[in-house]
Parts: sequence; structure tokens; C-alpha cells
Amino acid sequence: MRPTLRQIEYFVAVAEFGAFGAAANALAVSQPSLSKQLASMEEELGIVLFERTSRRVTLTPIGKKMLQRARTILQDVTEFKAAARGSVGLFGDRLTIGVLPSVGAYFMPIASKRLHVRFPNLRLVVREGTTAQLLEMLIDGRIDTVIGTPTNEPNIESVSLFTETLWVCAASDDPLSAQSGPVALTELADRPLLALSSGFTLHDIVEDLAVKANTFVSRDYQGASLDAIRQMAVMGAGVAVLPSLYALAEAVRDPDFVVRRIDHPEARHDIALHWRRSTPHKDDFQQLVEHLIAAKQEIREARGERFK
Amino acid sequence: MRPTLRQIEYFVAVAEFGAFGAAANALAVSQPSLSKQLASMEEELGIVLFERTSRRVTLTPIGKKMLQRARTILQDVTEFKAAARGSVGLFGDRLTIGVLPSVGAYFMPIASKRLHVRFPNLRLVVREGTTAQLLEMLIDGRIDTVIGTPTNEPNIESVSLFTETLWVCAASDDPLSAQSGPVALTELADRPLLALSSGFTLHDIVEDLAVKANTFVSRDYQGASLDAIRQMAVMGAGVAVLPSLYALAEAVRDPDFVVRRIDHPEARHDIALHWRRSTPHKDDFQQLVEHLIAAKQEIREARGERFK
DNA sequence: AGATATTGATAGCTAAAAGCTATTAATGGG
DNA sequence: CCCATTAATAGCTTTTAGCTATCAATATCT
Repeated sequence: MRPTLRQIEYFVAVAEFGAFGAAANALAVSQPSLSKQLASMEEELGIVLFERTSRRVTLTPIGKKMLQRARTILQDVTEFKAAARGSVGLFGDRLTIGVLPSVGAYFMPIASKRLHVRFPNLRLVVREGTTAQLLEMLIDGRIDTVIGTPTNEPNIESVSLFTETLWVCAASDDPLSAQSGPVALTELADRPLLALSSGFTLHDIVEDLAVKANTFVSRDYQGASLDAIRQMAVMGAGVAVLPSLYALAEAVRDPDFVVRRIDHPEARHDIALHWRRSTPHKDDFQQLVEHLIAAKQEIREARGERFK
Repeated sequence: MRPTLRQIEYFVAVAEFGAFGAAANALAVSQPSLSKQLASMEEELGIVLFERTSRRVTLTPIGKKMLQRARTILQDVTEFKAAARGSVGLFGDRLTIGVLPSVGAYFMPIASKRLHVRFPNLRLVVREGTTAQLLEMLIDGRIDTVIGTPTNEPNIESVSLFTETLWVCAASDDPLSAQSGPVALTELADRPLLALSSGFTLHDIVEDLAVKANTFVSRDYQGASLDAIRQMAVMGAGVAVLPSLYALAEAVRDPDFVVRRIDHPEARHDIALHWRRSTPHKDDFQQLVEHLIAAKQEIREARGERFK
């Protein structure tokens, strides 16, 4: 592409030194090389940048104007290179991450704080959605990674992060709320379960559990958010099934909020980190996994004795 | 200089097409050439700009950020080239011209108006000074051309523009002001002449005339400006010797202001255009000369009948 | 005024960079 | 499972950039 950055660089150097020889010396090239580049540039641009005498080299009026623009270009290129050098942290300096709602509200605040300490230049952009929506965005390249349920998508690599347990809550005058400690599936028989709307993996898990507990998922009150489900349960509309991240965070905040873990091996919600197999950031993702697991541990330790 | 403009251009093209092949086609280069340039660029910058799958090419988070800067650079270069192409008028689009005071005040307004009509993009910067000062600035390259008295400086080329006649004025009750028409040198005998301060060529000319007229130049009232000299003359301090550009402009403005041409072959002030012999704008100066002469003619025609 | 030293341009050659064609490797779709 | 598509790699050619040596112009110093 003409003019070349090299030519522009030479032009600025000659303008600053006011002499070809000195400029060539500063640039560590021979004077004829520099002369030729300048001559080419002038010919290609169709203008004369310098007025030459054997003693002095002066900018022409046009040259003065071009010099300003030339400096701008070199400055931009310098910044371009600096930006590249500055992008040596995790994922450069920006990561767009898609997460499930419970993760976004109750896990990411702690995780991002931790990441910020370790990678001060990393800017996290968080988008929420269902695992299916997030994986589509991941494959499209609209986001860089996903925290969601496991998947078998080809070209997606995953690492398991942690497992959420599932907890129930009901109205405060409900028999379920009278006791604490794990609750057996049999205790849920014939009680309508409240779950997130279909599309979320959690919905399917609750459906399976309902079958095993000889009950059903309420069709009338499929909540769009975990908060909505909890409110419906408190009002007596059924038994809310909540993932531990949400349930325990709320329970810690409100001691009167009774939640009980469902005592069943399938009452769990596996959470994994996903990325495109083609990513050039595999190592970075491995690091990210470690920090996310550490963040989960941190949350666990921060909980009251009740939920250890 | 790395990265090369060519590399940056390729980078933007691939980002826009989302494919190496299509970008290569649009750039009229082969796909391998483009691949290699991009690979080199990534290696040299130490970052990965694209995530490659065999189906799709996506920008990495870093790549997105670098793309913005890359576009800025290409935009600047485009403007750089456009500026060069736009600089095809007289002297590019800017001319710094040094002139004598009388020329600056009474000639340049008309001349620059005329030049502006002919060269709408030309911006004139005018500096005033003595011929000696102006020539020094010209040689230094601080200004591009000079309108001043003739010189024998080496490496300066000159073309004569016009000749100013010299005119006298005195107090309104002075015998000189009682008549009109040319005044002979003999009429000035023993009258102190008022002239610009030494340093101006006009001062030396008046000194010579004074000798021929059997009189002298007043030492007490060497004016720093032509206006000052006129005021002193009007107050009776002597006989002001003024160049025609000034004298006639003032006379036209004020009909009561009596000026009379000195009738002597040496009562003249030659004005020439000077430029450095090394300038690459010789043709432009030739054009400039024509327009300046035409401007002088215009001024002459605009004067009242009295001074034709 | 003539010798000398300094500066940029030119010539001719060498080295490096960029380009091309042919081929390979990877992968998604029929 | 084969075929079509796409990017990477290999090997060679062309173009560009750079270097040394030299020339031309000219300012400076006797």
C-alpha cells in the first residue's frame, strides 16, 4: 500500500533532522536508501515535500501540511502496537461471557471480583440466557465462553466447574417449613413443584424429579425468574425448587427464609465452562476454570454454619 | 516498519469479509499471500487476531479492539493521500509571503482578493518587514517568497513586478501644497525630507534624492511607518516622501490631501518578487508574478483621473 | 580564486520481502 | 463415507528495499 509506513517514517525523520544524512543515520539506514524512498514517495504522491539545497533541506508549504498528517499516522501505529503489547493478559483485555441467571446474579459478582484482583486489565461483559441460547451465541462467535449446563455440541470443549444442589422452599405455614435438614422425595408427593420455565435445563431436572416424587410441575406458575418462583412458593402456590447458589444466598440474607436440600442423587445441577474448540485461548480458559472453581469455594466458605 | 500498512489493510479486509479467500479475492492477491501476511502480523504483534475454523473466521476479543485502531490508521492514510492530491493548486494550498509595509497595506488586499478568485484553495500568510529582514527569512525557509526591492543575493531569483513613483506631501499651508502636478527637485531645496527609518530601501533612495535636491533627510523625525511620516509632514515638520501605493491610496480617500509626484528619473522604487533558486515551485511563481502585475494594473485603473 | 569538505542523487548489485501455483489438512454437508 | 470448501504449507519467482561506490553541486576555507 502506497505510501508505505516506512516512507512516512522516513519523511518525518528527514523533516525533523532537516537533513537526509542525519536522518538516515538516526534510522540506521544508508543515505541513498532514504533518498530513494523519499523520491519514490514524492513521485507516487505527485507532490514535492522537500526543497533541496546542498546545505539544507526545507519543507515545502505542501510538505508542512503533509507532515502533520504523517505524524498522526505514525502516532496511530505506535498506539496500535502498544495496544497489542497491552493485550497480553487473559484473553487480551476483554471477555464476553454468557451465564445462566442464577450464575449471573449470585456467582459472577464474587467471581468477577476475584478475577479483577488477579487480572486488573480484564473487562468482563456478562450476558444471561438459557444454556441453549448461550451455546448458540458461543458458536456464532457473539460471546467468548459460557457458564452453563453440560452439552454434547460438537466443536465445543467443556470443563466441569461445580455442581449445584437443589433446594425447596414453601410457605412459612407449610409443614415443609416446620422442619429443617434435608427433605426426602417422598415428602414432596402430590405437592405441585414450581420451576423455571422450560428452556432452562433446571426445568427438565425438576420434571424428572417430579416423576420420581410422584408429583408434577405446576403448569400455571412457571416462573421466568428464580425470584418469581420463590414469591409464588411463599404465597402458597406450591413448592419452589431452587438451585443452591440462589437458595443459600437468599437464606443467608433472610434467616426466616426456610430452605431444605432435596436428598436425592439426581437433585443436582451440573455447571460447566464451555468454549469453542477452535479458540486460540485454551491456556487462558484453563486459568479461568481454576479461578471460577476457587470463587465457588469462596462462596461456600462464606455461608453460615447451617449450610456447610 | 512493522506492522506494515499492507498487513493492516489485509487484516481489515479479512475482518470485513469474514473469510481469507473472499478477502484475498477482493484485494486481488492470492489467498496464501494474504494468509502469510496475517500470520506474520500476528506473530510480530504477539497476539492472535482471528480464530480460525475451516468454515468461518472470527475476530478474537483482542482482534476486535485492534480492528478499530486498524481502521483509524487506514482512514488517516486515505486522508493523507487525499491531501496530497488536493495540493495541486498554486504552492499546494498555502503560501507565506513577506512584503514591505506599503505593499502589505495597500497592495496585498487587492492582490490577495484577486488570487483568491483564481485559486480558491490558496491560503496567503503575509508578513511585513524590511527587504533585508524578509530576505533573511526567505533564505532560512521561514517564508516562501518576498515582495521587496531588488537584491543581488546569491541563490535568490527575482522578477520585477512594478515601479512605484515617489510623491511628496507637506502641510496644507505650505507653498508646495498650493500647486498640483509634478514637483521639480529644485523646489525641494533646503526643505527637510521625511523618510522611513533606515533599513528600508526607501530611506536610502530618499537620501540620494536629498543630495541631488541640495537638501537633507530630517534626523529628528525618521518615521517607523508611512502614516507617521505623513502626520509629521501635515504638522509642518518637513516634506514627506511617500511611495505611490501609499500616497495615492490616501489621496483618493481624502481629496484635501495634496500629493505631488517628484519629477525625477531616480524618484522611484522598484519592487520585485523573490524566491529561492532551489524552490520546486518555479512555474507557480511565474503564475504568481502575472497575477501580481495584473493586480497592480487594477489598482492603477481604480485611481481617480487626477493620478492617471 | 582554487582546493576541500559536505551533502544529496545516481548506478549497479545483493538481500529481503511479497507474491504465485500446487498441494495438503481439516471439516461440514450430502 | 465421500465430496466440496477453506485455510495453511512448500517451493519457487518477482518485486522491493537496502548497501557500497561514485558523481554533482556548492559552501567554506585558505
